[in-house]
Amino acid sequence: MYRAPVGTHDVLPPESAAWQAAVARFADRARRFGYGLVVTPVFEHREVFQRVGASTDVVRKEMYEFTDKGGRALALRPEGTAPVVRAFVQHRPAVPWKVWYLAPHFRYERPQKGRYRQHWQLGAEVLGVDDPEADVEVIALAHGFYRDLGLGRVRLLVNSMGDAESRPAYLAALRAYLLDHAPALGDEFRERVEQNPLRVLDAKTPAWQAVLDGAPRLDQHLGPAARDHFAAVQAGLTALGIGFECAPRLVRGFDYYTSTTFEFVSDALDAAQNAIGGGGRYDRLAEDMGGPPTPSIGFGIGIERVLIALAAEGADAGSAAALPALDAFVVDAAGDGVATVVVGELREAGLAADRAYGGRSVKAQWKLADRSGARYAVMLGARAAERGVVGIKDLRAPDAEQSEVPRAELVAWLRRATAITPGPPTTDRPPGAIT
RNA sequence: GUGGCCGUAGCUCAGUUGGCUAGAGCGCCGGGUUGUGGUCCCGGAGGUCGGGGGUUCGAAACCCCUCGGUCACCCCA
Repeated sequence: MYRAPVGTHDVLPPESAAWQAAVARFADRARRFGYGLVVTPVFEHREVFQRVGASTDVVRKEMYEFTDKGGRALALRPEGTAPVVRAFVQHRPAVPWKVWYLAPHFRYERPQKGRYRQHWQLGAEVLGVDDPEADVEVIALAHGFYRDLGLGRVRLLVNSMGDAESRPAYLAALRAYLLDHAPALGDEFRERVEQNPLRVLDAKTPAWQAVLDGAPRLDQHLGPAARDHFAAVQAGLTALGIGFECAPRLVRGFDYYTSTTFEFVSDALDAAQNAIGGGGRYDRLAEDMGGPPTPSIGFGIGIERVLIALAAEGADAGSAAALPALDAFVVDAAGDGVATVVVGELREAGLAADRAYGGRSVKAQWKLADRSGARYAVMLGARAAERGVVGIKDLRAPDAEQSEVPRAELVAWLRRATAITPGPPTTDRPPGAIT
């Protein structure tokens, strides 16, 4: 028997309803924020991703690389920003370019809870804007998405990586400090410091942490421009009522980040994989790829982790979705082909309708109707047909009597009946939602 | 790449020092109701015991190898 490859997984109904709901809510929110959908290839030339940084684990050891029959060196998308920037540089749309995406991401690593070789990310990017308002906007977009889903135990961490003027001085100070302590902390520590001292900042090793407590702080080495930008971002978030914590050691995984970085963490998840979304500014990436200077910011959200966080909070991921079930299940006791026509009519009228196949017994069809979750069963029988009526029963009412409706009025009747049914909850602000 | 734990029916699991035809619950299919679900009753289908090799009169069980799952480390979504 074949199984999905290591680290990949299938998403099936009914669990896929939560997946679908998350995507739908993000898409709607992105639309309201003025973002258009961008769809880029699943694979790119390897160099596109190598631009995100030679010292990042994603590039060093997690790329799904392959060579095609033409000898081209390609790689499956390990992160979402590089392809979007590549598309921007290639097509040169007018700025600000505001786009969102839904895309599978690939990283060759050992799977565990909340970490997969293929996972899905929702993301948004704003290219060509250096105004801190853009930072605030994309953060608000992500923040609102979590709130839409009813996630409560989410914290927003923000930091500034500094800019071209302030970063080198800080890096020098940090490196000098860390190398002073390197002899006591071993080769791995030293290696990382030499490759990219920033990558040491978020290390979890207690011994390293102790040293880091005395390390020069990023937020105290910001130049005037970077400091003003970061202050404006914080002011904007506050104005929108979005709570956040400054996290001076938040550095994130990619080398391209500059200035603002942020991460959403779920306290309902184990600390190892508690990041349910994150991003930041990448003001020089477009230029690195051969485009014009294009200050930009964006983020990615891992759908699987969001769903795990929802489950961990005990929130009903399905209710966040509340995808409408079937309006009607048609039971065919006549076997004269009318069922095909009736189901067709209902569907064309905008109702959700289904039926059984394979000439099953009436009893079996009723069981299927019940299990389908449909609101109503529509009974087609030969005797009733002679009088021009169909039977209707409310499957959600335990003691419901079956009533009769003229065949000609079936669509109108169901439309009316389902219209008064409470629809999906309009969760403007569910209980426990993050603020 | 390293380490822990785990592989028996579609799912969750039981299976005693190695010993009858490998079981249960749920799910699925059919019947009880010759045209009526959800409750109840009856019946049925479904298993190369992850795979290969070995030990033994005899292996789901013991040994070796292998594949897979899962969790953790590094790091990330």
